[in-house]
Amino acid sequence: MIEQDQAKIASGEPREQAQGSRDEILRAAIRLFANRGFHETSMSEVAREARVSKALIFWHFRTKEELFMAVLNRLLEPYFIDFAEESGVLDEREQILKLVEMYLLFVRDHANSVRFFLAQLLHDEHRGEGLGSQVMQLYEGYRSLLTSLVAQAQNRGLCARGYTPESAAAFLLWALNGLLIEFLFMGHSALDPQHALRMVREWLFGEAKQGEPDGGQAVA
Amino acid sequence: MIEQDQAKIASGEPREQAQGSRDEILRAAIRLFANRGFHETSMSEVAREARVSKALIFWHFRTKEELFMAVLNRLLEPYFIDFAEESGVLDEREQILKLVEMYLLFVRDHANSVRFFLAQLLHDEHRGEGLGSQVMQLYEGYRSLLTSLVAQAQNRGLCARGYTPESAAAFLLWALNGLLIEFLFMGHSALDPQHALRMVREWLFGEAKQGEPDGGQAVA
DNA sequence: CCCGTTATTGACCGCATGGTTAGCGGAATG
DNA sequence: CATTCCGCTAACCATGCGGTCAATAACGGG
Repeated sequence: MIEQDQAKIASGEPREQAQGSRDEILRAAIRLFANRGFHETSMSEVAREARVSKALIFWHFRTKEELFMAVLNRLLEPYFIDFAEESGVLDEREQILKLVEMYLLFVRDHANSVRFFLAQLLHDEHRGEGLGSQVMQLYEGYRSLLTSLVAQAQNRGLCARGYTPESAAAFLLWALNGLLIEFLFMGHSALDPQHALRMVREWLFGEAKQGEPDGGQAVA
Repeated sequence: MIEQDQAKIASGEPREQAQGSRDEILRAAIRLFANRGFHETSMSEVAREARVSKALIFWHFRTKEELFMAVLNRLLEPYFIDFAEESGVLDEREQILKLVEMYLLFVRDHANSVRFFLAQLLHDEHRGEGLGSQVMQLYEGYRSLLTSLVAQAQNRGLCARGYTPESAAAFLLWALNGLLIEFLFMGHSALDPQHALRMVREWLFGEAKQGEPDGGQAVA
């Protein structure tokens, strides 16, 4: 997004060789930033990890912050999942479950970046700015998608109407995020998506627990 | 917990004056650590914020880590809420709701410390050690309390038996933590405990939404 | 009033950090 | 073959860090 620095503007195309090292640096930086944070990672470390001289980093990126921004942008890429595809053939129930599963699988497979973003969002005054707004946008998109799916499902009688779609989606997101932080902090229960999905099915669609005779939501 | 340093051992009681400055330092450190993190906060900053010389800090606390630990211990104090009192007169249903409400109120009223702990737990290699184990212990205590309460409530027929107590408690905790991070990151919806409590009532105890004729968990 | 202990400070040290600079090898281009 | 500019590096620099130390102010007990 804020890529292409001095190389291009000086009328000369960057050679292939340069892109290689730039990439190496970025990857090293990602690795280090991701599990040590910004301030705890030194440029010398990045240089060592990328097997490159420190000066080269400053040739590619003017400052440490610029490198950091580049890392952020690259890390953010896989977050823009295109959900629309393959969702056409499923009914709302399946779509919701799929959406939930994607969330969980993503968290499980990108634990490091997620941890990184969380840390960043946490104690940075820059919230509402750059990174914060991007993540937030992503998050709100997910929420609204979920909300509308629940609304449709309710209209078709696929799921309980006890909650407004907004409440249901919010509740679902709480559960997902709670699961997320439990996973990040305790590694605990390894974030079994199947178990979580089963609970969602039970809760939202009232499906009885398998092997349990007691019908779902009986109340004394 | 690991208080009383060199002052005492040299046969002389610490004077009142010293406790004053020590406290000032601790408070400044809390403020800075809390919204800047450990590595990003320098001892000079702490000194300036506490209006005290840097050397004095090193007289009270041998190292930066020791100051940090002192901060942690002080921050952790309010976390040890004595829940036992006033829980005797309530039935399990009320106890569960009370527990949930306490969690939410605590998060709302100590947002800064919570944010601090979260950040600390996130990218610190010290997990499993000092801070991490303390917080985790607290967390597990809360979970087991919740679990046993749900079990009792189920035995007395106060709430649905669709889930095992463990699952129900876990799900509840997910929701709470999800609510927590939504609160921390988006400030969003200002963490209204009443709304959350209503959802818990509905979910766990099957209470119908007020003003809505549709009986709770109807499924098509 | 003096003395010992406590409380506090300014000046300082070694070190690692983010960042700079001068220059070098080598691929293009003429 | 000479020039030019890109990709890259070793050595360097200023700054700020965590931490130390010697000196001294303040207090309390004899």
